[in-house]
Amino acid sequence: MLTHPQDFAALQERGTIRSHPLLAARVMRTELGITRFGLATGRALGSAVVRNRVRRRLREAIRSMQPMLQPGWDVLVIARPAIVGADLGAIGTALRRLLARGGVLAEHGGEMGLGQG
RNA sequence: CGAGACGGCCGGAUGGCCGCGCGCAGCCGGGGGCAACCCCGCCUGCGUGAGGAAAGUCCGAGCUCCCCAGCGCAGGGUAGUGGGUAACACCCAUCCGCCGCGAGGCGAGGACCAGCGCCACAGUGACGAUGCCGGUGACUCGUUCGCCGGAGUGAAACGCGGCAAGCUCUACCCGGAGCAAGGCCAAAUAGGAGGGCGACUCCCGGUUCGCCGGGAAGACGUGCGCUGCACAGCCCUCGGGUCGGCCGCAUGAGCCGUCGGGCAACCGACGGCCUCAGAUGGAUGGCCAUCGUCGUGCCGCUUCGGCGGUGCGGCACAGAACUCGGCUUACAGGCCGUCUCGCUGA
RNA sequence: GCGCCCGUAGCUCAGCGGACCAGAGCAUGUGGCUUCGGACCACAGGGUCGGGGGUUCGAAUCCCUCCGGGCGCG
Repeated sequence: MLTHPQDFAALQERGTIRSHPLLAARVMRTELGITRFGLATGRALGSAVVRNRVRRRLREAIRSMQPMLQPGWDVLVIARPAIVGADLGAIGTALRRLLARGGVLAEHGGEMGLGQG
């Protein structure tokens, strides 16, 4: 998990934006050997209960696709209001599509990830 | 049986697999130390992990820092009376007023002969008004004055009324900020304070061993100026402080029981308990099974009140962030107790 | 964690205890004018004054409490 505000600021400035009706993501290549995630659940989503539920489902989705991740990425996952009613399956599908397009997932994105390093 | 009032309580249960925060224990790895040992990481096991409102942040406190000579003014708040409490705008009792057939409910309920202000419409007349009607008396006989009575209007009247959740007065209370408080450890860069150097070398003589006197060579980073000071520069030390980390940070006006005091709120004594989490981009989640419960479809039975089986869908309001005491608001469904009214039966 | 402001017609806003007080402009509708349209003129519809409770004879206005929206500070 991303913790420092500087990491979030760096993603805001230099991250590549991928979007989906349920989610948006900012993706950035790093020199670290691990892939880290940050979650953004704004107040527009709803009450604290709703925001916590969304965040837990996102964490569960990330956990389930842990083995397929490429190392060396920072990802900021931004929840959009339409995600509130979505179950874990729909969130997982959306997240997988975004990460594949960003090159973070091993299945699709291996070839374009190394070019810019 | 129906309708209702008040008080209290619960707010899904059990199990399986995967996962998360914290605590303890163990193993492994790394680092520090002479050592005892300490620190960090990983894994395993055990334990533990949201609420009655954790919410809104409307009051009151604890705690911490700042200011702290004392008092007053200003500003804010509270308001029958008595009690409870650490304190309160909370709670209890009671008086009064209003609402309800009742059980009960609601009430910021001090003072307008200290002052100022405001009283629409209606009404002859509305704030200290000559102006209405009737009766009666007086005389300088009038649109006069005095006395008695009066329906209607209106929240209020022929009366020096009403309103202070109008200004105000009275009594009492209130210093400011808030755990991002505050404390400790402590990079890089910049800046601050103090100290040292701020010329060096050589020769001779003296010495109380700190230096002093004379000479030579050479020439000051800058200014004055002449051999000292200031500044620049370099070095050392110190403290403040940012990133980051640690503490604060969970045993507390605590919970449960018995007895006693009190109408009660509550208080006291004794005994027992740690069951009440502790994150810091913020842990309690994902999938599933059975049961419970609510709604509904179908089938069967029925004494037409329902019962059994099966399928589907749902199970609220809501998420700790320094900690307590209250208030307010949200909430599927359910349980217990006391009481009131109505109908019926004995 | 603190502090402040706003909510009135579809929209932008007046109204600061009294029913000639619920209004103005824009917008909407109808009619007129015009060959038609625009502009203009006339008329009309439209509001639980964000919700609830209280004070008062009387509340959009005063007080309390919720709801929604916005802003600022650390």
